[in-house]
Amino acid sequence: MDNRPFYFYTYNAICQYDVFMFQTPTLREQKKAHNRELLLEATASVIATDGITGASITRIIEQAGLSRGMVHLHFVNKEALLVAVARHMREQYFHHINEFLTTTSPQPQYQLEAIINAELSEQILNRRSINIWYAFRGQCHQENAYMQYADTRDAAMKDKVYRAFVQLLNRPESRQEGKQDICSDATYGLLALLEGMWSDYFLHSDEFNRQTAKRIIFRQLSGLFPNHFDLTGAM
Amino acid sequence: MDNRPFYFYTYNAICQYDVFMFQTPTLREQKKAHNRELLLEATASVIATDGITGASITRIIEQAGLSRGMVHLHFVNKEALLVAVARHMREQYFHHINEFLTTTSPQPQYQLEAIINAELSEQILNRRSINIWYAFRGQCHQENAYMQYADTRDAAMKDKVYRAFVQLLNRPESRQEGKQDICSDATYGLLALLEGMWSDYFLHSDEFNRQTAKRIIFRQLSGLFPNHFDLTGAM
Amino acid sequence: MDNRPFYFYTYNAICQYDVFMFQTPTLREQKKAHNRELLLEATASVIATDGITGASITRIIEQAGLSRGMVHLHFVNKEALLVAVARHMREQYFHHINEFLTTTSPQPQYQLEAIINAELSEQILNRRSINIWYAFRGQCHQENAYMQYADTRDAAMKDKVYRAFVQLLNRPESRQEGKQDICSDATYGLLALLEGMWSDYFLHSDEFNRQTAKRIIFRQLSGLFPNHFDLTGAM
Amino acid sequence: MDNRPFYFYTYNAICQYDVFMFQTPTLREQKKAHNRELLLEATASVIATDGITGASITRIIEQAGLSRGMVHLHFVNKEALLVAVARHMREQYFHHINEFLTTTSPQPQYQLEAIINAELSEQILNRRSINIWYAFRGQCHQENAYMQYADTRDAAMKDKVYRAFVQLLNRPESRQEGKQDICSDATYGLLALLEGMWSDYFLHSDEFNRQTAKRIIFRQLSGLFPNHFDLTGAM
DNA sequence: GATGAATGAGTTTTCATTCAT
DNA sequence: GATGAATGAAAACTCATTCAT
Repeated sequence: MDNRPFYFYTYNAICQYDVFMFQTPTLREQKKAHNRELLLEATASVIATDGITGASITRIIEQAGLSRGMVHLHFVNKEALLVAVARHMREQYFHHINEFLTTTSPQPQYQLEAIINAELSEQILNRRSINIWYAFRGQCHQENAYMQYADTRDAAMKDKVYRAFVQLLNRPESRQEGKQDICSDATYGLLALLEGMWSDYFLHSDEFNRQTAKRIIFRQLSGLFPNHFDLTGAM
Repeated sequence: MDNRPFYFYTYNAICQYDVFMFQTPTLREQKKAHNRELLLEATASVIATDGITGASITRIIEQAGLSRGMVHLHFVNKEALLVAVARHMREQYFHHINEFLTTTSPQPQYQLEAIINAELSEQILNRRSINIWYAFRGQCHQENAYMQYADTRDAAMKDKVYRAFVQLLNRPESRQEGKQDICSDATYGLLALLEGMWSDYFLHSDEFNRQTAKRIIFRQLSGLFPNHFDLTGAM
Repeated sequence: MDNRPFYFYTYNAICQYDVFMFQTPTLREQKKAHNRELLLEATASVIATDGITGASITRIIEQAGLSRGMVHLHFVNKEALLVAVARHMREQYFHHINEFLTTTSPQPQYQLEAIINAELSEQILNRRSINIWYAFRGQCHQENAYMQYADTRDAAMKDKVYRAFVQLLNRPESRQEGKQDICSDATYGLLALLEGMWSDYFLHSDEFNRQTAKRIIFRQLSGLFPNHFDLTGAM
Repeated sequence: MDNRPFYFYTYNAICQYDVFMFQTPTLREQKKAHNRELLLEATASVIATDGITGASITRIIEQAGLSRGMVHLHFVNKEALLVAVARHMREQYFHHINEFLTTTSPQPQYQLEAIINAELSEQILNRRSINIWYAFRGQCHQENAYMQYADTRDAAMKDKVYRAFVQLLNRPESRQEGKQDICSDATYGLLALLEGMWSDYFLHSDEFNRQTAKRIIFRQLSGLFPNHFDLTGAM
């Protein structure tokens, strides 16, 4: 019934499974990845200028310079594309944060300052990004997929800030004192302040000043931890 | 089978033309105003649950129990309805703020506390309202009409808070010291914190606690103004 | 709070419920029903010439001379329109069958002949109708909505034919003899023959002859019931 | 970690160009023919479950486990593939019919019974096949290519049945008596009955019984040719 | 003032087909 | 010969808006 030689199957088995392990991405695969990237960036740009509502596929492909079917080739549908953009933005955000953290001295007060600097930096706090963040937040309702990407100051960030404050006070790292702990309050306070600065930038970007924003935050920090922060650091 | 009096049919015949001829102008106007109100509230509710994107006219009139043409009768178009809703929300917001302010002792620290209480109160900080605020903010791009209503912590509010801080320090009310003034920083800081609390409520309403939020804010205030605020006030 | 006079509500209650009982359909309602009908007929015609595959909304509205949105106004979506067409066709089919039955002498052999005449009549067996029936049958898979409308020789029809045969043989109407009963076999046989004639018409309408078809059926009937049917009746 | 011999990589490098250089022409051709067959069967299966409408290229290649371009490699386009499937089904049908005929005694009544048995057999009358036949018939409109394959009871079949009836009656084979001939009528009648049985199976496969179907047909045959058929043959 | 049938522009999505690899 | 990324025409559907009643 089947009298094909043995090596026929061997060849097929190899072709289908192992071979690709040893191959670098082909030119074709690179191109595909590039197109996907183009789509993500184009969508982000359209959202930034025209909002989620204005982000029609027509606008997106026009911006990307790609063909109509591309969206459904790389993403199942428009919704999935938008979710991918949200994730993309979040990845970029954390990438920038980490860049600031790793290029800064590891002492807690410097790490905290690095976070503040990062959040107020041109890389993170810019018209395009902030518009996109707020656009996605505006789409968050009833636990949809955006929710998990809309939050930048998430658990990991909170933990990082909290540990820094604990280290700063040279305290044993224990949360036994509960959430009423000054470190916990300082953490939530700082994150709330940063959030407020974003909001201020979003709504009044013409009046907004990064230096002033930093000073306002340092003013609060110096109130709580006068031995570790003072206004001169912010100016 | 049908023993309704003759004039009933007459009445119906009239109905087909214009029954409102027999209504007093007030009645007619009342009904109209009522319908307008229904439309505003229905739109707000739909935005709260389904977002701006989900707020189609079909959904809105379904929620309001009104007819399709109603929207264009009371508002020029859907856009105008949405802007009206934004304004409506803003009015309700300031109404609540003022309620808290006028029912509180006029001393500055109490007025500031009243603002904090108001911003964290069930009346202002609730799922429906916050969803709507963030929905509108998500639609703010390129100077459109929403922008002017999306900001709650606006110039008037800033002024109110600033004056309170000035009064608190018993300083002459002058901004000569410029924006580097501690009162100015405290003002921006407090508003940023309040903004951050809203954001925290929006993104993590299950973990959010009004009492804790207030304590966090008071912790910051007591750091800057130890003679005027302490944590006992927040607990 | 609500001080509108009593008759206000009375008026509303009347308007909303009772009034329409006494009104004949308005011109507007008539027009709407007419448009619905146009849509059904246009769809049927398009299916007849271009098949289900060719029945795009564009083709349908072009045929009906109506606007694009009409389909979704009268039917939720295209699928529902197609199902409505199937039901429509079925209704017309049974209407024609009944016309033949009621205008024919009630004796069983005449009623049976009436059914045969009806099934082979121009009203029922014509290019348009048959194409549509076969088109819908082609769409029947996995228990979808078409299934229930695709069958013309259904339970009611079977019962009608079966009763006629029973009456013909002057037998007590009982199915105790089970399905092996000659009347049951004759019923299924006749319906199968009719079905076969439709199929023959569908596939070879150029060669098909109604007279011949009738004779073929009568040939079979006269074999089973020589006392009640003979070939002269079919010629 | 990687101890595969050197020529393995060489082989891969070759793979990228044209591994088939090393395959014997027969092997290559076998594979091609196999893929073609896979495509035909996959398409048939998809049509059986999802109808012609559901038979998109995406579904077909998914079912066949082949690549997207395959369809246009083996067939000019999708339409041609569908026509090929229709022909394929028809070939299988006649193959089955002939199997029944050649394994049966050549006397006319047995040959006729063989046709009936074949048409009602599991090989020919099964969910998959019948769905496909009806799907193709549903696509027959305005003289398209399906038409010539959609008819199973075609001229050749008619001739075969007619000759059997003629032989049965021991008559000289002449059609001089025209279409009014009993043999002609019996032929059309039998084919119509078979058609009707298919239709019954298609629409009511749960109630359908092959044995009963055969009895119903034999009932009709015994009516026309009492000396050659009786019900005992069908039971 | 109120209604809701009708419109058609614009949206997302599907899909056969092409073609560089 | 085989692959699957890319294309864009055409499909179904949504929706704000209009307007006769």
